[in-house]
Amino acid sequence: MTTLHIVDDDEAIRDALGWLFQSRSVPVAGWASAREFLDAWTAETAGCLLLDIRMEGMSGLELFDRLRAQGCRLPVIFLTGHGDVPSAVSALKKGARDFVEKPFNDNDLVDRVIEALAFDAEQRAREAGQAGVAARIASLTQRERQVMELVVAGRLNKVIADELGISMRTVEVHRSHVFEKMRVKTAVELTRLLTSAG
Amino acid sequence: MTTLHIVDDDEAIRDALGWLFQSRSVPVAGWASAREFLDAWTAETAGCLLLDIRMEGMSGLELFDRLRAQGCRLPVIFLTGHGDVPSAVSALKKGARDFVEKPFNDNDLVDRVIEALAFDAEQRAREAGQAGVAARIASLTQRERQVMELVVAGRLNKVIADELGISMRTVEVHRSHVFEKMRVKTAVELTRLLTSAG
DNA sequence: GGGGCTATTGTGGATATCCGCAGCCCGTCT
DNA sequence: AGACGGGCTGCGGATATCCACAATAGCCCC
Repeated sequence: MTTLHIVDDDEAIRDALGWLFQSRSVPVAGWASAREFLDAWTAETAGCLLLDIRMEGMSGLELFDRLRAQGCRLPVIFLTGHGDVPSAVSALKKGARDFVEKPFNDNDLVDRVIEALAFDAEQRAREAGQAGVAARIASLTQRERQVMELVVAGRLNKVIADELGISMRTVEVHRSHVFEKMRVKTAVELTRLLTSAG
Repeated sequence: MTTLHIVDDDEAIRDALGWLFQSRSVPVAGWASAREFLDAWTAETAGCLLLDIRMEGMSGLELFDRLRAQGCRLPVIFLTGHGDVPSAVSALKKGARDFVEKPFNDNDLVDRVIEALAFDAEQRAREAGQAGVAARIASLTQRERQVMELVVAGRLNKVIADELGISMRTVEVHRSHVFEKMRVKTAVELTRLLTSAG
């Protein structure tokens, strides 16, 4: 679910933030340590992260680094009591979404969280489309993938046959299988599908 | 030229930074006020910007906003004596490249500037390619543009003829003109050209 | 009025693409 | 052994695309 995940080792703060966001209809989950969230997180975890920087054990910054290293793309908002400019700058340059100092303004923080949630939702919608394409690509045989690459590179069947050392007819067969599996009807559609998804 | 543009109303600082960067073989230009740079800047200005935040008259932040509003994409590094976290965060979120507090470490600053210069060079190379494509598109007639869009959308000539209410032969002629002017040989190449440039 | 650009259409032929029908080889799983 | 999937190939026909040659028409500019 699309949830605000609050990671802070201070229970009082988690509760206060929990109340704040629940009163604004933002679903909240609380985590008492970086480790806890790091272990619980999966690729399906949606929403955004509100991360205290200073915590017992693993710091918020370290959690952030580890999450990114594991491929987590969740938008992260740092929360800090005594933020220094260099760490804020470096966090943002590393891809954090925001950096907020305590004491914060309730409305301001809520706005930033809602922005981040919307961003995550959009990002997920984009990636969902790409994942569908990736699945179709995965269903291709190796030969079909080879042919597809050459088709998308703009080669004619004749040339493809030559490059792969097979007959034109075989290329046509693979090509048609590719179109079918990728659910397109022309090479142009295929190209759009692949270049938009990366 | 790819130059570091230093905007600071303190001549002593401009000089000091000038020496620092010239000693590292980084071409430097100094500007005594935001207004001066704002007036002198053109789309051809390459390199990066080192911007003091607190200045007489227009502040660095305001200059930044105005430049972006005018379409300037130069990477900007802010330099500030007493940076507060919120302004650093907001500058970065608005697209500034970096935010450095004085006193700064010489080597560190030089590194950041060199990074920014490299970024600008890459960005310019990308845009140069896109500009070439844009110029070719501009050389098309309206009809040719219409046909091109439908071709890139994956439509067959027959369908295009139908949608435009003209004969297939005419579509073929336009299509061939498009290929010629866009310097491609197949619809797939055209599609790649247009989807990569946006 | 003539020249140039754009848009339009036709004829006809060379290529390319799209497909169904058929058959062969090979490795895997049952 | 037999079934199945993947890869390879040939034949032939329906479509589509690519092009040279040829022509008509409106518009703008010199």
